Amino acid sequence: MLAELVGVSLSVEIGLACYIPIGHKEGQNDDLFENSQLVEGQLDLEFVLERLRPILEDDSILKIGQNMKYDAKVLDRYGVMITAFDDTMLLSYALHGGLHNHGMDTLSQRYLEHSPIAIKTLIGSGKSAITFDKVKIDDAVAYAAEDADITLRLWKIFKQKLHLSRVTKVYETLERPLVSVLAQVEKNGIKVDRETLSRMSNAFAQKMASLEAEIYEMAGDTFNVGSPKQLGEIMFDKLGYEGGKKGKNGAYATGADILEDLATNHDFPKRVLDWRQLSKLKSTYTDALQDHINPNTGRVHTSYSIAGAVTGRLSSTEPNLQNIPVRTEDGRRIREAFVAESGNILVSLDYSQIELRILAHIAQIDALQQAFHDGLDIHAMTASEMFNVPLDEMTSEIRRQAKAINFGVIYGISGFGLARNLRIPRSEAQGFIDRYFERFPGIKEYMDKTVKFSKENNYVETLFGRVIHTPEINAKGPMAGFAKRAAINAPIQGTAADIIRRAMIRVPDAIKGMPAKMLLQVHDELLFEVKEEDYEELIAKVRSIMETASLPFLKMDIPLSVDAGRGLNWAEAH
DNA sequence: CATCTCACG
DNA sequence: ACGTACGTGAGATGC
Repeated sequence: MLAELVGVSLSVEIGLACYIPIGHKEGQNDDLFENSQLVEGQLDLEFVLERLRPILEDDSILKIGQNMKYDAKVLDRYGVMITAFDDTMLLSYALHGGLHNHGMDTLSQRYLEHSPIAIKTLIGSGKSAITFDKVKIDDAVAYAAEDADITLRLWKIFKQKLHLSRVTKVYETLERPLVSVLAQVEKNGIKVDRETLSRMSNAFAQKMASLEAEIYEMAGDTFNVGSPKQLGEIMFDKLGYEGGKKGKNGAYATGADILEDLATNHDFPKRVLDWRQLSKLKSTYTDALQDHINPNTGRVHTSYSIAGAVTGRLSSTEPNLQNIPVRTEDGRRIREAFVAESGNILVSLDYSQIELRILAHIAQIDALQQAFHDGLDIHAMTASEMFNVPLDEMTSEIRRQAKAINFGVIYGISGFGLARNLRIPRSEAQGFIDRYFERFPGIKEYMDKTVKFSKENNYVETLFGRVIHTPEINAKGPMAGFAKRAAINAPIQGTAADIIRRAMIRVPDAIKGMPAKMLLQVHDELLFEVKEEDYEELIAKVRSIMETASLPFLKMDIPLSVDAGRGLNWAEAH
């Protein structure tokens, strides 16, 4: 959203590539003055754009790039709309889902056995790093032309592989069409009110200061509350709390679960927990978010990574807008700073229990499917089945335990994990799991079948055919359990990711002509901004798209259900 | 730069 | 006997 075009590299033939320098500068900048000027001998920006435009905008000419969303966004700011493209990053992701890195350097080493010139050698790193416009043109030529050459070479390899593969449809209907959709979402951004964040920041700082005073008083000493090392020494050495456990590097563990256990007998860890929560909210959200408000738009523009998560989910960076607090009251209030433009409101639509619905579909669990058809409270239903409690006698405690089991099942349940989550003895947790599998034998069959498939094929797949490789599945030793659970979880989480991708791809057409913008995706939620008077129409249209998003490729046995909310800010809309 | 911690689905 | 719930990103600490 802020980058300026410095140059363009192109290749139409392997081993032959060029670089067009446009915006290279020389001279030093200081804090107050822009003293640098354009280097001589470059081509004029307008001249280059107007000669490239007929190619970039011609949908009968295929353009190839690595991470085309980036190029599309930059070119869009110069009024050029790129069409008809392939993306080597997304080809790699479709072909080799489950692997962790689809960056160009990794791909070049993996498939071309060639280490490209590292960007670090041109711009340095850390605080002293320079921007690319200050790189000498000769160095830029070598780096950028190589970049174009490698991309073309990778494309030839991947395109061939894709035609021989089973993931052509995934690439063409789930990955590539998302590029322009997400580019638009990122460009839209969301309005964030700096004053609201600033006020909250000050309030958090005050509360933290008073907690610190209490903490020092109780400890009989001052120390850095934010240092787990120092905190552990205070609690377990100075104050003499029982049960301090040191990790491999000799430091006491002081995570929230440990502090919560200690808090039953002591006030000190309670104060530390409160301080930690405020510290997190302040540093990560109310302070850091302000630095991400774009000076030109007054909005925050996240960047989505299409090929970042192994399961097919998106991830969100700079800033991460997929982990804005919601679970605690103090945290949730941060969403009040995410506001609608005047005359508009925010609309949130989210899938209800999508992963459990997918599990019920994949594993063919009649009781679960019936419950979703009937619109029942699925956790209460599970609890009723497992503990033989009628629905009208259900207690929140029994329901809570059943809910934890339902989540556990999606994660590839283990006695240890469930015990830790519910804070019950492991034997009791194992008893719950045994009873659950007895009542829903289809779930156990699904899990065993999935692990077996993964071991035989070294991959698992989503209902859309997204392939998620599982290279660790046949490893022996302590990692075996991780790989099994990941293999069980991947088709469920991945199918949910596929479904919302399908929905997002259909949104632009559905809201065409409406005064509405898609602003955010948070895994099972889409957030929109729309003129006040049109919100009902928007909800109807988007809900319909989301609920039918699996069609025509996938006919679900159970309905997908979408909840909607609206308000002047994200806290109200959610 | 690794580690710990914690925010989300 | 050991050590684990699945998937992410970011800030602070401390080497």
